[in-house]
Amino acid sequence: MTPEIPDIVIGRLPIYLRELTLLREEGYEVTSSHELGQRLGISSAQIRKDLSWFGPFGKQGTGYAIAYLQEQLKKILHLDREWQVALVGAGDLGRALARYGGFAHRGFRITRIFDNDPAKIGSYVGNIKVLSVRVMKEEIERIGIQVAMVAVPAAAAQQVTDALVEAGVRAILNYAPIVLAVPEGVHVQHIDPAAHLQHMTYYLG
Amino acid sequence: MTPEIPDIVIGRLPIYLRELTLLREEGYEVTSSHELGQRLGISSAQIRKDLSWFGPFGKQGTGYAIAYLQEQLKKILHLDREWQVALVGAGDLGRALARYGGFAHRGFRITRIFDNDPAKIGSYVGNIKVLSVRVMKEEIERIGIQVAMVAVPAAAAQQVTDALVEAGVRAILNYAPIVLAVPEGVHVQHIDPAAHLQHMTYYLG
DNA sequence: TAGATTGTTAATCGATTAACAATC
DNA sequence: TAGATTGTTAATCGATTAACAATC
Repeated sequence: MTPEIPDIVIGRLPIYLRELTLLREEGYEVTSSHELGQRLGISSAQIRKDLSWFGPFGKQGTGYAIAYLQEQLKKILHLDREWQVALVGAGDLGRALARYGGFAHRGFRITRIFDNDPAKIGSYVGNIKVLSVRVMKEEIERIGIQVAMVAVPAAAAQQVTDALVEAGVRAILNYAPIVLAVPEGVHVQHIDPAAHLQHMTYYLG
Repeated sequence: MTPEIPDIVIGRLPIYLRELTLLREEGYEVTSSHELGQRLGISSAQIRKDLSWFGPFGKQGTGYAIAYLQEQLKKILHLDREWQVALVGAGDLGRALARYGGFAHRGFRITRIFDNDPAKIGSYVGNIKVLSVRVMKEEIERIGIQVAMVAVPAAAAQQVTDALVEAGVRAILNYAPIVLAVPEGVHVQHIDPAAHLQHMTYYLG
């Protein structure tokens, strides 16, 4: 049996990957756990320990070949393919997410947008037509979409989630300010900007 | 000297607060660490331990008076006042953040928006006029704004951050996909949706 | 009173760091 | 070779959980 890799370790891999991409854009070809740690504000020991869960990727004396480590991390995170993403909610937030350019380079493409507002259904966000949530299950099943983003009001979020799970979605990025209940095997990450702000105001007089 | 309260504990307080607000909206007046834990997917022991850093808020046998605990958590997080927030970047994301209704109830109000694009400067997002970053320092200093959100491209984010810090900002919510360097005493929280998605795809076949 | 739940202590569990042999 | 840096082990540190006396 594979050793159980801590979830907190998995959560840092995308951060490492992001910084490696940046380093490469800056023209570097090799880096070290020390350099990476400096840039990320993480100890070099932690980086080496995290990576060692997955294999030896570096070379004593020289460090890590950036392109190679990048490629390996992408494989580990299953980013050696593009994930289609369903977006539910075509309000301000949903539309901003749909237009956001930051997903494409990082393995994700929003290909379907759903809403329940007749005024929005049929409209376009970029070149994607907003579809009715009534056809959501059918569409998601047909295409085999496994990743979704929920950008609907809190009151609708659980219901939408249930429908997504029903349709076969296994990873949900939740922007609604409530904790979603999902069955075993379905993953949820929560983005709550106000909570982050509140975390910081603790430290302000 | 006050005992050093772990940052990870502080980070959970906004989550507790959010759930308490929800419970109250649902008509409850009293809750327990068990009920709260159930709803949040956190152990009741952890909730009691976290709260005990700040004082006894409950009553044996009955639990917590929601309104009271809410009020106390707000005080602890310095949410017994409204924080003005400066937003830098009036692109799709910035505009969505400015229009987002979720900040108002939770202690924050975006009152200034800055951009460096002449095409955007002078335009309105809701009823807020987009100002030039050239007047940013002056404006932020004058009003005494301490909290900011950065929604500019990665390439500009560090420069913008330096200017914000220079102007006296002490808490920054960063939407750019880079790690920001800030001096001691300035707080940064990072929102990186792609990283969250990548975290989850690890678990998808 | 009997039942329920807190606040807190001690035990456990897990994550981070320090240190260093191996080796490029 | 000498210097640098990895991968890994053991030590440390910190966070979570279990348990229960206190008490509403």
